[in-house]
Amino acid sequence: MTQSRTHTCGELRIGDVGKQVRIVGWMENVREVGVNLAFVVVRDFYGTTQVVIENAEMLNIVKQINKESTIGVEGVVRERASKNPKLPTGDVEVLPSKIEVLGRCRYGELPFQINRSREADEATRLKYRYLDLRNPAVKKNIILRCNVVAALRRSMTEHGFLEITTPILTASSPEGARDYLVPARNHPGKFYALPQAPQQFKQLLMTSGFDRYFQIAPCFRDEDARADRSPGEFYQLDMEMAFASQEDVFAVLEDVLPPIFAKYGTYDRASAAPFIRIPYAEAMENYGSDKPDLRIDLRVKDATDVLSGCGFEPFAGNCVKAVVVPDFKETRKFIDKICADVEIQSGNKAYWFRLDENGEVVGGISKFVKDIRDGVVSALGLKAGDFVALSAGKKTAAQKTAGVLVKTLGAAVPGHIDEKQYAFCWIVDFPMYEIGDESGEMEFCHNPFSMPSGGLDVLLKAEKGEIDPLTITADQYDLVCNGVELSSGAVRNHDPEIMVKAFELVRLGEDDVKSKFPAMYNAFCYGAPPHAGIAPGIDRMVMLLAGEDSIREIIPFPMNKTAQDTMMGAPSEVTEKQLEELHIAVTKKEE
RNA sequence: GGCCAAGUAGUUCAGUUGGUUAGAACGCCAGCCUGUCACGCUGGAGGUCGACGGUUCGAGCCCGUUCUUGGUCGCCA
Repeated sequence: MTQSRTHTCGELRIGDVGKQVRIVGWMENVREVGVNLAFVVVRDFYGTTQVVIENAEMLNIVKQINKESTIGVEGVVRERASKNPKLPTGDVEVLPSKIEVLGRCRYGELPFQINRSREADEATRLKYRYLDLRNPAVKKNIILRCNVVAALRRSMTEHGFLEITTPILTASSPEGARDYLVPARNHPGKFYALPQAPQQFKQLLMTSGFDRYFQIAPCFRDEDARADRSPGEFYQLDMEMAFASQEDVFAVLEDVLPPIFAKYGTYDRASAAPFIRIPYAEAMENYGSDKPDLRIDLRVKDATDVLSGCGFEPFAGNCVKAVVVPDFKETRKFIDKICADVEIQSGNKAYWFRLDENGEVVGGISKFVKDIRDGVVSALGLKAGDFVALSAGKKTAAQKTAGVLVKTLGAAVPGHIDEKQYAFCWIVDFPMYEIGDESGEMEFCHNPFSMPSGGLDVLLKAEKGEIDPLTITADQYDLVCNGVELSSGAVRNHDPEIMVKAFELVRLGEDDVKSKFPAMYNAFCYGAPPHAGIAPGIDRMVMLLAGEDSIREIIPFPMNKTAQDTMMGAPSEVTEKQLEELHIAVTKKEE
């Protein structure tokens, strides 16, 4: 018995008529249309081919096995009596002389119908992911992912980058997300950590003289999931360049990404270089977000001066932001739905009023706006028929809620989004420091690896009180596409002196730098090149390209929201012997 | 950890004001059908209405608790 084939299920054409062939695959469907006349659909990775059955012997073989069994079919290719123009193989069929059962499907009823698996409950799909993936509509996202990764590798290599793998078992890093820890058998009480990113290794490679590094890098973070954030693990196109500036990094990605997006994306339009640069503060002020969707034409306006004192309780003493939608024709029900959605997404309430066709203030909080109508109209530049959505709170909260309003209204109100494109932008000039919510003290805003803009001088001025440290920006940047944060990067702080100074401003010092990042600090003391890098998220990129809303659709074997793999049963209990070897005490739960 | 939503046949869903034996489509099984391709036609099997408790003469439906799943806020240097 041979398991191989002469042709795949996707390749037979009219020109193959008369050939003796063998095809193999899954028995997708059997259509019995008469006495001893049936059509069997055989599916493999490449497509489907019809097998026609015209005698009782062959029909018996087929009827004795369930759909989704694997079979091998030997026979002759024949032109179909009735062709199907919808199928690439629709002109031909195979008339079998032999049908072999290769792998029997033991179940007549499957957890879901393969070709409709996307409609099934997600928990069921994940438990039977190997069946879910048989669905060509599910499989195609994984194929897309492979193609995109291959294209990225090719392009990065062509740009002179070397792919270097870095350790998976490494040291726990004190900053950032929760680590996944791995107990060290030979070192009781000590742990490896899975890397949250190869950040320190790639910077060490720079100090070793590798000029351009990249890696399709697995990253592990023990944080809660979101629709666009897989729990546990994800992949980044991690890259770093020596003797490079922010613009050098931008130039590489502006060259690498648009062709790949145009080729593999759902839309064939992608921003051309250079991408628009938007300072962080400006993005928050005008888009209410540090990841604006530039396809939407709505903007945030400040309404604090005209509305905070209007007598509406939630506005009193607060920052008020407005999003104006001109020529608004939607219903009250529509508005209520928008406000409810925004509240769910942002955690803050949204308010509204509108100008009717005569320019009168009506609806929502109009009671409080009526008396100051003219001031509001001129401050926001309103016209009759305009709809005004509002948010209020502390500055950041009001901005963020307004940002959700922009996104929600842009998506829901016709004519405000030019959807079929990939609109990239760089968000630049992120603040270096912020006042921490919990501590109330100054902390690093993002990460301590970034170079403060202006270097040591700026830090010294802040230390002397000549400038407010909160106004210091970092040479740090995000790459954003269609409202999705694809990537964070920075020009790194490669100078031990500036590093120590940056730490001193948040009440830390040289000892802290040394103890937190010993390898990097030491390495930088031996002469480090100025360097910069970035790490676009592979999963999110593929998600954008596939036009999917859930990140799980583009991961071969995703975990569920609570970071469980129900198919493999992970996480799982282990034996007491294993735990003893790892020096982990077993505590029985008391009932 | 907080908030919101969902949980009814193998799957996707409907189920009216609380009232007889909980329905449909797809799938599954059987029969019929000689060119189907989402084949068609006839019939059939299939239900602890997530779980527990309560209200009631009576609960899929009302109330409480809880579990699971998804979304979201926190979190994600």
